[in-house]
Amino acid sequence: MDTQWLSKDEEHAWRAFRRLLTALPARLSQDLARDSGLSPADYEVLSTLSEKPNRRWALKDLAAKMEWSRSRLSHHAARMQARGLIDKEPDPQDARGCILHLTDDGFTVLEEAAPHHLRSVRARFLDHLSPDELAVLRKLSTRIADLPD
Amino acid sequence: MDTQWLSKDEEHAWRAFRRLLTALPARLSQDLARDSGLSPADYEVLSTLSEKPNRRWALKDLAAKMEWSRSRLSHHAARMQARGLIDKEPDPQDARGCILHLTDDGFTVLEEAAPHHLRSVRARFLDHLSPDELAVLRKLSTRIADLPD
DNA sequence: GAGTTTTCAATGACGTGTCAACGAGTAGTA
DNA sequence: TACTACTCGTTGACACGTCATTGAAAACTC
Repeated sequence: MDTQWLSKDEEHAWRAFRRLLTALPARLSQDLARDSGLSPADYEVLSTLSEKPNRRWALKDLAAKMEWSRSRLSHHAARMQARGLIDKEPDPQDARGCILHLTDDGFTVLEEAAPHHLRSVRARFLDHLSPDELAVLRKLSTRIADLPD
Repeated sequence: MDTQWLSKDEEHAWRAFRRLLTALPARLSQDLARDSGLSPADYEVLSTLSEKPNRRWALKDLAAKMEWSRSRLSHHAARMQARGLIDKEPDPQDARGCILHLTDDGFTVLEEAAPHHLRSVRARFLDHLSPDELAVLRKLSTRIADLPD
């Protein structure tokens, strides 16, 4: 129905890629949950926070960096705070603002999760690509992701 | 944090591909919602149902075909039924079963959605790939999606 | 045929993401 | 200074997907 005006090649490629688009994130998510009790969203928040030397990031800046809505991050941060992975602090520069801070527990969880996650990304993805394929994929991904919304 | 044991090439490719993995489905979903008031899940159910000559499919078979859990499809079908897009009928072959049926309204919605969706897939994806890239992407997508879970 | 096991769809609880609305604080402007 | 406009994070309603459980019906086993 949705493919009647695609060429055979386009149709097959699009179908195959759609399968990848659903299967790969699902598998990585499963691995992450099983190995570390984290969701991909949890992992992204933890790892992005850990990039800052003081493990702190203003909510709005973290949201912008991750390309999340502030609402989404606010919801998610509340849940992660309840689990002790992060803290919230008032922003001294802006009374409206909110600083998110990676707790020691959160950092430990991340440290233990990272090597498993890396193995997972390799086993389910990177290990099955040739250097050429990796280069093509990177180029095309950048081009398409960089298109305007 | 999660990339310290990836080569530079792997890291860049993985980062770029991850952006694609989130950006592309989000854009297609936005287009679909704006143009037709459908979610990608709605669209998949409608278009898969429309493939059968009688527009009917047992819930368990449809779920298997789409690689959804029966629970997910049961929830989603209930919401789509409330909107008049599909019907539910008892299965004459199996009293436990349930047949999903694409209504005339649902078919009309799909018919009007399809060309918009196709344009969207082209504009946000296919139009920006060379035939070679498309071939590489298809091959690698199939290989990785076909890995065991 | 009776009893057990499996399969089917539905359901409720929960975590998640989006959207619109909100109150509070800041910035820009007259 | 006062007025306006914008930005900040939060909240509530809703759609969505997962998981575990349930009751009913089939399939299997003896």
